[in-house]
Amino acid sequence: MSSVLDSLNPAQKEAASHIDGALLILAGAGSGKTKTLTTRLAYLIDEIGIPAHNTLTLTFTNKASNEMRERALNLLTHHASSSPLLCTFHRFGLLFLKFYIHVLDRQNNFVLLDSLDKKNILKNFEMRLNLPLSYLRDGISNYKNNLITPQDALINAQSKEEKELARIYNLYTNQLNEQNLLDFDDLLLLPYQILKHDQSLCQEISKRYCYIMVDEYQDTNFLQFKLLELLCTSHQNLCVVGDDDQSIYSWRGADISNILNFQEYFQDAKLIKLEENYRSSIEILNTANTLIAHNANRIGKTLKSMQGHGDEVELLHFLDGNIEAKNIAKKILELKNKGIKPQEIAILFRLNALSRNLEESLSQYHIPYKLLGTIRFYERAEIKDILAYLRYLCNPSDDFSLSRIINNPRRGIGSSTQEKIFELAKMENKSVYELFMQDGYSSILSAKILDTLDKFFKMIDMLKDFLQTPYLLLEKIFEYTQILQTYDKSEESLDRLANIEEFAALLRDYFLQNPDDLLQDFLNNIPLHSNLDDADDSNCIRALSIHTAKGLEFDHVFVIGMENGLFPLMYEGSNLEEERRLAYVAFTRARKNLYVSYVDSRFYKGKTSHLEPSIFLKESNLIKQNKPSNTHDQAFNIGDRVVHKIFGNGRIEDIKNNGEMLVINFGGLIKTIMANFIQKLED
DNA sequence: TAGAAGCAGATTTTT
DNA sequence: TCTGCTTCTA
Repeated sequence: MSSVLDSLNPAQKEAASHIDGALLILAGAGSGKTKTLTTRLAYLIDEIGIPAHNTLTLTFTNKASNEMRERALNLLTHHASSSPLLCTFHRFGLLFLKFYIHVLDRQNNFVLLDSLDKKNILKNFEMRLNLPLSYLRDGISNYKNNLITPQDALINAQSKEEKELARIYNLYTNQLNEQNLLDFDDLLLLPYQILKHDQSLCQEISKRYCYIMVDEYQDTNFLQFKLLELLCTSHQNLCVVGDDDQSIYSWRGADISNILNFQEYFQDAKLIKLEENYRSSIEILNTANTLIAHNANRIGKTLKSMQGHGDEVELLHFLDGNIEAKNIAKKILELKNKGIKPQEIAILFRLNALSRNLEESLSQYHIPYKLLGTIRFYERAEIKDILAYLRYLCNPSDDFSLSRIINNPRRGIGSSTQEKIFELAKMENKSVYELFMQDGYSSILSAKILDTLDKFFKMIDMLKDFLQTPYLLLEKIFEYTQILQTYDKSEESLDRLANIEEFAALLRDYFLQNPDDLLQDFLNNIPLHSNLDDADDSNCIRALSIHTAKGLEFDHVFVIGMENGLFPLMYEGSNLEEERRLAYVAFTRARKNLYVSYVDSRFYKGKTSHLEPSIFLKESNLIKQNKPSNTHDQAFNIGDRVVHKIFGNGRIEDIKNNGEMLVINFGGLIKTIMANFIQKLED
C-alpha cells in the first residue's frame, strides 16, 4: 500500500510517522523540514485518521504558514471534513482572543497596534528620565515575553532606568486596557493569562488541539514556550522543528535554550536529526559548515550535501562600497545574460544601510530589483491616517487614533486644544468622545472651539452609520473629511494618493472575499501583514537583509559587506555566536553559487572608515589563514577561551595583525598580547 | 498654527 | 549621508 511517507528519506520518514509523544526535529538548512512537517500533517489526518481540526501547526511567518497549508492540503488524498488550523503564533492569539478575551473582562472590539503605534503611544508619556524610545519599547516587550507583570516590574526595579521603565510599562498597560488596544506581545500574553486563569477552558482547548506542531522552534521565546506548555496540558503531542544554528532573533527575546532544553522538559522526547541537505552544493555547504563549527554553544550536526559538487564559492574584494556595488551589478548582468532568471538572484546584507550603494548601481545598470524590508505599505503615513479614521469609528474609546485624526485634515483643533481635551479626559477617566457628549469641556474651551469639536463629532457619528458597509464608509470618509484634497500635484502627493487608492482596492477585495467579516477583522489583520507577504515573483532580483532572508533560498546569492565591525557587527552587547549564525544563514540560502564580498573602506554613518576583512572569511576558509610565524599551529578566533602563563584564563576579544596579536579579556583585565605566548583551551 | 531650519543619531525587525 | 524630531519664526 502506498503512503505519503514514501517520498521521504529514512530520517524524515521516522519524524513524519511519529504519532504520540514529544518530538524534537533538528533540521539543518535545506534538509526538507517543510516537507517533513507537511507530510506528517497529511499522514496524521489521512492515514491515522486524526480529525484535521484537532491539529494545530504554528509558524512565525505568514509566508511559511501559507506555504505549508498549500503543501499539506495537496498531500491529502481523502477529502477531509474539517481543515487543520495552520497559522502564525500571533494569528492564533488573535483568533483565540476574539472568542475568549471576555474572560479578562475586555470586549472583543479591541484594536491591534503595530510597532509604530506602540512607539507613538510611548512617545506621548511624560518622561522623568531621558531614555531612548527603543529602550522602553524593547523593555516592555521583554517584560511581557517573560511574564513579568507591571506590578512585579515596579517592585523589582533596581536602577533609575529600570524604575522609569517599570513606571512607563504601568502607564502603557493601563492605557491599552482603557482604550481596548492590544500590541503584538498581547496576542500571546493575553491567551496565556486566559488559559492560566481558566483551567477548564485550558483543558478544553488542549483537548481540541491534541496534535501540535511548531516550526522554527529555535526562535520561540519564554512566553511562547509557556503558552505551548498550557496548550499541552492534556497531552504531550508536541512536535517541534528547529535548527539551533539558525537562531538569529535572540535580540527579540528568542531563547535558544527552548530548543537546547527541550529534551529535559519533555522527558520522553524523541530527537531526530535531519542532516541531509538537498539545497546547496558541496562547496557552499563546506563553507557554511566550516564557519558554524566555530560556535561552541550548539547541539552539533554536520550537513551533508545531496547535490554533489558545484562551483567554488567566490570571494570578491574591492576598494570601497561603491566599487563593490558596481561590480556586483556587472556580475548580475553577466548572470542575466546567461539566461538566469532575476528572481533566482539575491543580494544579502547584514545592515540595511548597505543597500544604498546597491540601489544606485542596480538602476545605473538597468537591473530591476526589489528591495525587501523597507517601509511597509500599511505603515505609510497616508495609509495610517485612513486607518486611524476606520479604527476610531470601530472603537470610540481609542483616543490614540483620535489624536491622529482630530486635526487631520486641518480643522483648527491645534496642539494646545488637543492637550487640554486629552488631559481632562484622562483625569476624568473617560474617553474624549464620552466627555464631550457629557458637555465636559464647556468650562475650559472657547465657544468657537466647542463648535468646531461639535462639528467634528457630528461627522464621526454620521460616519458610524456606514460601519456595516466598509467600502461605502471609506468613500464617505473621503467625502466628509475632504482628506484627499489636502494632497497637491507634487510627485510625492500623487504617490500618496496612489497608495490610498491601492488601499481602497485592498479593502474592497477583502470584503468581497470575506463578506461576513467586520471592519474590525480587516483592521486587526493589517498589522499581521508583513512586507514579505506581497513580494510577488516579478522579474526582479532581490536585495534584502539576512534576517529577512531566513527561510528563503536562491540559486545565486551575493553576501556583501563582510568586514569586521560590520559583519560581525560590533556594538554594545553584540553576540559573536549569533553573528556567526547569521553568516551561516546567509551562506546556506544559496543553491548553486555563493559570492562573498568585502571592501577595504566603507562609507557608513557619515564617515569613511578603513576596514579589515571579516573574521568569518578566515573561519570559513575563504581567506586562507596565514599563520603567524613561530606559533604552534594554532588558529585563534574571537571568543576562544585561552590561557596565559601570568594572566591566567581569558577570552579573546579581538585579533590584530593577521593573528599575531590578540586582545584578551582576563576577567575584566584587557591585554593585547603576542599570539605566541597564548595557549588555546579546548572546550 | 505651520512651515523652515537645525540637530542628533543611525542593528537586525518573522508578528 | 540621510532621516526624523525639536525648536524657531512669520
